[in-house]
Amino acid sequence: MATVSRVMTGSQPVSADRRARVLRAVDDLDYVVNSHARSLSGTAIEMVAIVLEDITGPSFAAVARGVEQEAAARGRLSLICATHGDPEQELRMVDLMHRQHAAAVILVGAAQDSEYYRVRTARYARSLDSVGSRLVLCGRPPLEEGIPATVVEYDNENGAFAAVSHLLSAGHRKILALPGAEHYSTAEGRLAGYRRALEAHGVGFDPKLVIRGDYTRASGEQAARRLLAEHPEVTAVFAGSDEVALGLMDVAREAGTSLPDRLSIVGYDDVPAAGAVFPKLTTVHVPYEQMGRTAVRLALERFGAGAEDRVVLGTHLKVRASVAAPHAL
Amino acid sequence: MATVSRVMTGSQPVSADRRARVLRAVDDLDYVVNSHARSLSGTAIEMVAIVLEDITGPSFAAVARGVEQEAAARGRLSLICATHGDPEQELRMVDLMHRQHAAAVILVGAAQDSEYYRVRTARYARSLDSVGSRLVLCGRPPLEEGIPATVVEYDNENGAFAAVSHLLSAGHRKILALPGAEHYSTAEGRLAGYRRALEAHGVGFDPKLVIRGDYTRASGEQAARRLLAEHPEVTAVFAGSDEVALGLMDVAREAGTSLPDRLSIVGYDDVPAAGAVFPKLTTVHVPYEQMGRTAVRLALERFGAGAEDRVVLGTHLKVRASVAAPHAL
DNA sequence: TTGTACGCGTTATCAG
DNA sequence: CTGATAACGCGTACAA
Repeated sequence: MATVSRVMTGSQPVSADRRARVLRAVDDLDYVVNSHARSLSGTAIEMVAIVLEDITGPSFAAVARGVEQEAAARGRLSLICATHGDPEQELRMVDLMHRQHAAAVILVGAAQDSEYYRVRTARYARSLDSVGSRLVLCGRPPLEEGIPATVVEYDNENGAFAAVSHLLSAGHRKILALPGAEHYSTAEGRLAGYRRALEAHGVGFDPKLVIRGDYTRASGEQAARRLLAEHPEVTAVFAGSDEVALGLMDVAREAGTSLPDRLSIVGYDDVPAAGAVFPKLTTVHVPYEQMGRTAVRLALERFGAGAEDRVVLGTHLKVRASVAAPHAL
Repeated sequence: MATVSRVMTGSQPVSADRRARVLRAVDDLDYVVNSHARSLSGTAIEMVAIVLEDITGPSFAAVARGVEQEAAARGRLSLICATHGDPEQELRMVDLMHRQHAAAVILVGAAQDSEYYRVRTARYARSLDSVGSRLVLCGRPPLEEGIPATVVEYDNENGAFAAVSHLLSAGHRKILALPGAEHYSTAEGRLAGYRRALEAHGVGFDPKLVIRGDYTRASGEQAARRLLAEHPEVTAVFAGSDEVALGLMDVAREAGTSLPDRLSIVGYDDVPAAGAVFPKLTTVHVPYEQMGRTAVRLALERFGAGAEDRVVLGTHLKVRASVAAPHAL
């Protein structure tokens, strides 16, 4: 038995003769190592788990891809779990990963920052930590100092700043903002960038030009209808997500609005579809794939000397064709 | 120990008193069941593994989502592995799943049907079968009778037939076909549907109107350039994938072709982006998510009486706005 | 270089 | 209902 183990793992020298005999037996018997037994005995190829809302969301998929790549490069498997937006399900998943002794559990996607969120997430962090797993928050509100968790964020505010500055530089002054739902860290960051850009260009902030909603296409469609009905003065829109921008473009065009001449639009996320629509959507590029890779790297390398446990990745504007100078009214 | 096990699993009655004491200890000690040990001892919550080329492909993601949903509904975890198109990597992944004693290993995505493919895949099937795992082929060429594998396909040919018939009914006669690469089962099926539709409408088949390529956007762009340069007589295109259609639309529009007046287009797959472009793309809907769910269901229920091991799901045309009557030349 | 014996954490079995 | 004990399959000290 021990010799077989040594042949399979290559951990210790085995004579050529023995090795050959073992390999032949392995072949004859269709012998396969049992990963569970191996994990149990300590020499684990622990997996990396990623928990997200829905695999089909392009940004989630991009993060998942980064995670998968980096994990594979380090010889680990990736477990993907979808919560479909249910916090109960999230809890169950984290628990499941806990039992699996995952090396890292990566939580992806915006979350409402609340007392409840912080308490619940801190509990995840501590219980995972107690079995050697690392909790990674990807694009989520960070926890307080001292909680054993790694945070990978991106610069929501500066991305929004760049996007809105771009509109302002083109000459727009009445810019509708659709930053996303209240209390979400991403939405608040994007709104802050919007306000800061207005300020930097000496344009007053008008709360009436902020419409709340989520990041779905339906939300963009709804905003478009309000825009058409209530805000004839608006010449440009800063959308909190590409989905919102796409929904808005669709409804606006149906209503006969010519794009981008009559209405300029910038999105957020730079999903693949942004380059496929007409006009191609100018949007804020978020390095989702890199976030996934970074999450795995930080979680797995946290024993080195300068172990980082918080990273903020940069965002930048991807200029395409959905912004033009404002048309004289 | 035994009592703890009974409390945790609820497998046998335990007195209220004992149960309370166990639960308190569990809480005190942050005790978590070890899944690997549980698997080892026999009572396994075996996982379901899905092997695909790339998570960010919308159709792959849809299948993955179906798999994930159905697996979760049956209390099992999903393991996702990407091969990035490397057959070596695929082999490694299947092997890994084998070691994990996955309940099912689901291979997704088109593959070239060759002797090599059949031999390799049959080997997968048999070795997985020997440890009780089931190999499922999703949208891949089926193997011969007697190989222990489950096949979930969709009706490539009839989808193509419907799409091309739609173009013919609109009055088009010179229809360019971009069915996909040679020897791929999906591409051959789509091409067969194209030919059958022409025949049904009494239109001759012209091999010059078939351009080979893969299912990428770049391939669509390239085809568009050839179309513009070499085939002024063509009034409609049957694209083998939505990506191809999107690339084609993009280049055609850049060249000043008005869509759909001057050029009608139908795609294949019905990815989310198909509903977001302008004009909205008429395309063949493929039930990707349902394929994923079906794959899991068949793999896990194969012990019942009428155990199916081959299913062909239907496809249908999703009519949107990218087809118009041919413009007089 | 090879073989023996133990422990990893759980469940099933069997005796109480 | 409860507790002790034997698997499950592997890696690994330790002894040979």
